Amino acid sequence: MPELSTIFAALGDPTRFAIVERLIRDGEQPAGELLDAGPVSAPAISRHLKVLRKAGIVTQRVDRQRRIYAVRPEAVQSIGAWTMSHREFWQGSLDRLELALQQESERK
Amino acid sequence: MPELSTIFAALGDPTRFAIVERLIRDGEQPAGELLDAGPVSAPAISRHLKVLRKAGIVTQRVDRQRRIYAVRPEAVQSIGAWTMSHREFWQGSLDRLELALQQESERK
DNA sequence: CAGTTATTTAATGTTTTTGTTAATTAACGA
DNA sequence: TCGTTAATTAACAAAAACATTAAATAACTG
Repeated sequence: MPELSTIFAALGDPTRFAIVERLIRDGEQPAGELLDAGPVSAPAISRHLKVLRKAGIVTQRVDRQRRIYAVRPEAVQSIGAWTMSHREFWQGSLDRLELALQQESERK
Repeated sequence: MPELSTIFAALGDPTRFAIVERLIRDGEQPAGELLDAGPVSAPAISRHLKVLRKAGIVTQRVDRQRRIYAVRPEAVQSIGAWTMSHREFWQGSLDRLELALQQESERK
């Protein structure tokens, strides 16, 4: 599995992020169906898919003339694992913020 | 709060990712202390911090001559929220994988 | 086989990103 | 005030990212 920063870099492009969201929401799809994921040409989509594949975010499956792409659950899970590994950091801070806001409202 | 793909793009650079991990692990730090987060010069670090600030990932606080940086918990949390919003997708798939592996081992 | 469909690769140009050194800004301390 | 410390901005160069059109590849279909 590639480095996390490689995964983040791949998702950092708006078109690629849109592709990934569509594949998660609607399930696997051929490259051609992903053309409306951004205002770009077919070759552009093709290369975005290549970046996503290199980052380990999507898989490619061949079906007749079509290449069908799907998101690898492990990729999304690895992002989740990272945020969870820092859970105490952000959760703790947000809890304190929530508490502060609550106390403030009680003073009114 | 900036777009998620902006946050991902910011974390997509290895040096910036290292900076963020250090700030989460060790807490807020002045720019100068972050020099060993990557094999780069002080101006380079300064500009990486600017990118992180624009993406809403870090805050800057002034203390005497120093600029002290810290990670915004909300930024990490927003990534966590995204992965959680797709939890059924990756968790379901991984559960099925786990089950399949388990059944396979039982057949042996 | 010829034509169509689906997708990728090639060639090319533009824009963005990233890094460096040098200069600037600003605050501290003897 | 002068020199030091801390960090940023300026100027510039190199590399990477991203887009397009044209060409290539490959499999289906009449």
